[in-house]
Amino acid sequence: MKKENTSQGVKEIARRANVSTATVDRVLHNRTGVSEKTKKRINEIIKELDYQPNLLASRLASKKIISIAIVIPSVSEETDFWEAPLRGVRRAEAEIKQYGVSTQVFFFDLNDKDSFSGKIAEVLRGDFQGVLISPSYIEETTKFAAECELRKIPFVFIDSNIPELHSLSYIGPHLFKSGYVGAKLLTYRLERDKKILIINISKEIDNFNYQKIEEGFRSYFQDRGQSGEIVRIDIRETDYQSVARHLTYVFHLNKDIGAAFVTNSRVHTVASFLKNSHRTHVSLIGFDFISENVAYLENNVIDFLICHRPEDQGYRGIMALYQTLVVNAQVSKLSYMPIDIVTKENYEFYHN
Amino acid sequence: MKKENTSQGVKEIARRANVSTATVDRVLHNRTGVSEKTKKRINEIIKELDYQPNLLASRLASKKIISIAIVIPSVSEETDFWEAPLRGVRRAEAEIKQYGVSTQVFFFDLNDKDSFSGKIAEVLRGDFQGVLISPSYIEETTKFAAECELRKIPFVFIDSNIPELHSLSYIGPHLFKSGYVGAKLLTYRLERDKKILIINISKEIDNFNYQKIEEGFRSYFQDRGQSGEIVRIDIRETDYQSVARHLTYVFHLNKDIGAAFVTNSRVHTVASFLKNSHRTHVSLIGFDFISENVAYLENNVIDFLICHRPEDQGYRGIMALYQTLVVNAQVSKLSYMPIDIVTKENYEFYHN
DNA sequence: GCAATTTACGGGCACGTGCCCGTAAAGGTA
DNA sequence: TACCTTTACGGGCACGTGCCCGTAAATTGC
Repeated sequence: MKKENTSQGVKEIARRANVSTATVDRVLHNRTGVSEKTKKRINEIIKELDYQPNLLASRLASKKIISIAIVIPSVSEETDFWEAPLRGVRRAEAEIKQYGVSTQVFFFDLNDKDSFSGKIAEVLRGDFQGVLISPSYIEETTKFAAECELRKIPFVFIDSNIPELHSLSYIGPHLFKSGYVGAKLLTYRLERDKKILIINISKEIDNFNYQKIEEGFRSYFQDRGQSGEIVRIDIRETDYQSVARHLTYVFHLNKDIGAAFVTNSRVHTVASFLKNSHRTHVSLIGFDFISENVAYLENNVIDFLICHRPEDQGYRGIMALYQTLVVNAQVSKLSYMPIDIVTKENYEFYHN
Repeated sequence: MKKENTSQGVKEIARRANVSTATVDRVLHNRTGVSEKTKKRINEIIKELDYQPNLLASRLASKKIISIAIVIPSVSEETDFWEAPLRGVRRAEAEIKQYGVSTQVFFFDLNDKDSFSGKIAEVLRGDFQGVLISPSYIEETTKFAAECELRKIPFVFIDSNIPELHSLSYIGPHLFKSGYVGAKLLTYRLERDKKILIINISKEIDNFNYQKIEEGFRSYFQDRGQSGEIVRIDIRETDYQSVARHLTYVFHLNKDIGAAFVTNSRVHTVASFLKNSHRTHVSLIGFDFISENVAYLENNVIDFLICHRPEDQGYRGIMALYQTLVVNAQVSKLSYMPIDIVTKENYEFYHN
């Protein structure tokens, strides 16, 4: 019921080394003002005792506040996907606020590259010790990463990754495998000799993410030696009218499409089209647990949603920075999220 | 970069109330020795300031250690399922050890009611402020819960629930819906007019858990007006030989079984049987991400595993007790885990 | 009315760490 | 030698809370 009473921590080290706690403190934070000799002696004792600083006392005594910037897309009419990571960020924040961590969120417009540039510039102008960012634009992110590296500011990528940049960590899906799983699920309701349609709806052109998903998707069929015809279409406008126009055309050209795979969360737009054009026999699969999609899941228009625990991504992203900046612990560089399969039957229990 | 310098907390309350911090402290911990008048005055100020105690300082100053008992089945040769919740418990422990929380795990033998009774008696003999328990035996758990209530010790159920008892929280699956999802998945590969076999392998007789799963399973078919024949079998021995014997008999009687649904994690035993008897055309679904099952998932013998984030269950269980005992916060009484669908294609990313 | 007890409160140390400030000693410059 | 700078360290307060101990004041008993 009582804690053991052995004197602990810095004091004990100081006692053994015949120095004051201030000197030990200097060694621990490798500040100047300690002779090599005593420094070595103290370090040995630290190792010997396997000293772990008391975070409680440390954070209590310290007046430093650690600020983390979060750069993510704003919730748009098109998608409320980023609500979930934001919830995770808030949850993490509430947990570690006590330790003197504060966060500031910068929302950019996913359809506007300039707003992204603007926000990262704003972050760099501010005084942040860590950054959690969704690297939506490669070129801009690359510049940003270089600047962070220069200033020794750790940054974490969530939801999509740019492996070449030295992020502290990537937290998000394994895209290739997600596509692979999507293909597997598609085959369940797919009738023989029917065509498969891959739909990519996105304003961005350099979407290497979707490529990886598509590769995974196709590789499933290659692995099984199945080579039913796969049609693909890129749609560069995200509004319903444009999507419907393109799809009408594709379905006109290909009468025997049995299944459609949408490479991102805009599957609800396709679902809407399928429903309106009475094509609900087409098996439909897409990504992300957003309310519009869930509605069509409920309707049986969407068969499966593939999800990557967006809330957890936000939570883990902040926690990774916390581990690095406060606890001074290692974090794994690559943290792939589970590929969750959400259906009409289990969605009500899906957390986020 | 610096924390604001406004004097905070107990001191500020004391200053405003014209009393010492000790008196405020007495009110906060409603100890005796404060007149009604000042008590009221202080409470008003506390409310006004919306005072939140600083956990860091509180835990640092306090010498009290909070002990939590965990009562779960040991990992047996039959299943390593409980490894995962234990990992979650350990993870939570590591996180909150700093706050003076210690845990002690009591393993019982899932096939031995007496070992369960023995362990809960041991817990009651010890000095624990909270209990996380898998309520495997109803009668014994009921007695235990009564005793806990008497002593005002909060207890949390994980993995299975006994709703009548006043647990602080239940953390685990919604069994009915899990069965429902199982049925949905089973239909994907099921050919028309084939029979479905429900297999229940368990030594325990009063397994109301399995009943709920089976109800959910059957209700899926009822909802859809499908009434393909469903055969069920109870097997009271868990070793392979016994299971194989029973199954041989059932498959002999029913030549046209197209799918099998196992109501718990022993699906690997059935998988083994199906493989050995060259019946892998039978669609097979069961529960839990344990290594034996994953092996058969990899083999294509098991089609789907339904999982309930066992590691998370352990983690959340401890955290619920921590919230109650240390933070003094509310926790939700019912915390259903997601019904995760695990396949050959996505299992490698499943966290636990 | 006086001693004994109880009530109601304040003073102040402790928890382990961070960090400011002071200072003796060593070294450098004229 | 006198004065200044640098190095190497110790003293000690602060963070916000818990809680022991001491003590006036109020209450009780006779």
